[in-house]
Amino acid sequence: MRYTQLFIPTLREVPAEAEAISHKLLLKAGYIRQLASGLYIFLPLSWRVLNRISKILNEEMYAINAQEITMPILHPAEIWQITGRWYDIKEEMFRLKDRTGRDMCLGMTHEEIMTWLASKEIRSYRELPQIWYQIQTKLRDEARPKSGILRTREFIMKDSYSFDIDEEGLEKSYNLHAKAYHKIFTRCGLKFYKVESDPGMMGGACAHEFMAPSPAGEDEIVICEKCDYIANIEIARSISPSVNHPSWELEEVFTPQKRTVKEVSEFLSINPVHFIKSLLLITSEGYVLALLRGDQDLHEKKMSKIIGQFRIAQKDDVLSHFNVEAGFIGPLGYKGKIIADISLKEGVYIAGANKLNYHIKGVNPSIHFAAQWHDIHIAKDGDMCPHCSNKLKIEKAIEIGNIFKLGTKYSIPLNALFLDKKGVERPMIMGSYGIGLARVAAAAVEQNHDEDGIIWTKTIAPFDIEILPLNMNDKQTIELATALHDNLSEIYNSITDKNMDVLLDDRHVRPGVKFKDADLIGIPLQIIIGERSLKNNIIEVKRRRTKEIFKIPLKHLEAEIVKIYYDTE
RNA sequence: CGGGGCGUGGCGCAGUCUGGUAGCGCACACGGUUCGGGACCGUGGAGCCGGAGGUUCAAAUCCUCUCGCCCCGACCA
Repeated sequence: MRYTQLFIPTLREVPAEAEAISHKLLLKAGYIRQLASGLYIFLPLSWRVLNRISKILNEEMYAINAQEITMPILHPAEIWQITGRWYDIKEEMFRLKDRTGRDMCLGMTHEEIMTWLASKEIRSYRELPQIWYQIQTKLRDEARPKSGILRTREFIMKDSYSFDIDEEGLEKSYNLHAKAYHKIFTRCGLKFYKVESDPGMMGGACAHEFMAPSPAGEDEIVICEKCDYIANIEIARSISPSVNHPSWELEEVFTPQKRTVKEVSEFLSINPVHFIKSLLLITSEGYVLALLRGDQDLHEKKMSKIIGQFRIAQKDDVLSHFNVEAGFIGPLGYKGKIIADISLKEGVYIAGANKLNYHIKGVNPSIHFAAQWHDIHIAKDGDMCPHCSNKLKIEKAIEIGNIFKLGTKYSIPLNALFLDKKGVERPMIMGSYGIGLARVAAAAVEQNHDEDGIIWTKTIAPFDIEILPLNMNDKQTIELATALHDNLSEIYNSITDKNMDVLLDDRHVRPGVKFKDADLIGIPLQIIIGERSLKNNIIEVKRRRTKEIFKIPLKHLEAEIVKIYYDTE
């Protein structure tokens, strides 16, 4: 393909709105353009990348006997009403009416529709298991689209759905997907982790996310440095580092106007780990006093799994419930429900005295109050692994894929039933599995770039090789470049399972421009044809990632280039 | 939804505080010189200053409303 026949609008200066590296580079290198907030146009280069990712997805889905289909994006409301998600999901769903006034929505995911299909068509255990998937557009009215194509309102997703006769079958389908996902992301050249995650509103018992570590990521994952414990911070458990406890006797301490743990700890010159942080929570059933160690923060998701929906009490709520100003409340003498973090079970602490301007020293949780013990804190750097007690670290990551065990959450309401061997009607056991294509591409850019631009992995690069004829007025240069382009394009590339995709930069521009643009758009191998080296009967081959340059004699050019291509990382 | 920032040729910005009728760099077009890391010289085209209303002899500039975009947070099936 010739550069002059492709639309590659590279920029010298990046539009001011771009912040994330992948956003900046994809704009600058002419891969994407923004239409509106969270809506992006994929230009020829990025579309080629997405197609290569699709090809990998198709191959790996095929390998686990998944069947590609495609479903409408426009859905009738009734199906979503049956499962209740029409009501549970709020502004995030795009809704509209058709000309007859019928309620419709745009698909943000396809559990309902896939299950509907299964319910209509599958009757017998003999027809199961099935895995159906599609690569198709999803629409979500995101509260805050951000970071270029990392979080958009419209995005292309590979979503698959498994239907099994029992839990064992689901386990099998789930593991098949986990393995396929490993292969897919490995082939795409990504660094990634598979982490335990929160099933959220998808429901179901078990879920994992595939996370590509990157500072641009929105998620945080907790990783054990020793064992294989890895989890999303949304559900991660951790052990707070233990401390030596002083042998304080129970004693009131005057702490005038010192309310927060930070203020009191500075005032008394005592480390926050020796404090009990008391938070009053309000649920539909009444008040709950949550207790954390002074160095911890409340994990609201963990808490709401224990007590359901709640909000943190305001100052006047605290005053009316405790008769003490906020900042001085504590568990001592408290008659209501107390939920305390497990790390408080041992030791002696300072807590609010339930008396204005006083705290109380020497509180021993096992003696002085009764609580339910739970892990309700947010894991943080330096905490210990819940499995092996070694150090945990926290990393930011991009969620590039997820897998959910759904069970019967959708099959029961939508009547996706089958007859088992004994003729008994049973609900199908389902799983659902997603991969965001643009996120894979963006994560690849986030993880593979340098100051000059993008560095694509061979498997998903828009082209395999770019030829840079430096002097477009030199006959020998042009002839050689053209011949190379044509010959290389005839050669089979086993990495992409098709012929080499070769980009020939045939623009009449100065060499510097070609070098800059080639580095920017990031094709793995550059072939530089300049008069200077032609005089010595050589050309240069440059690896984009390492910037190594190989000087190749004109004889057997194609074979040498192909060899370097295969040896390129 | 809460907090912050920004809207001026295609892109990056100055001008706004202190009103006087729009400028710089890049890009673009043409001519010439150049040609191994985003060339140089010359000429030229291109902006009703996000929109609406108001104040004023006069508004990019002041006031009110509104729309859009970005960032932080909440949310995220």
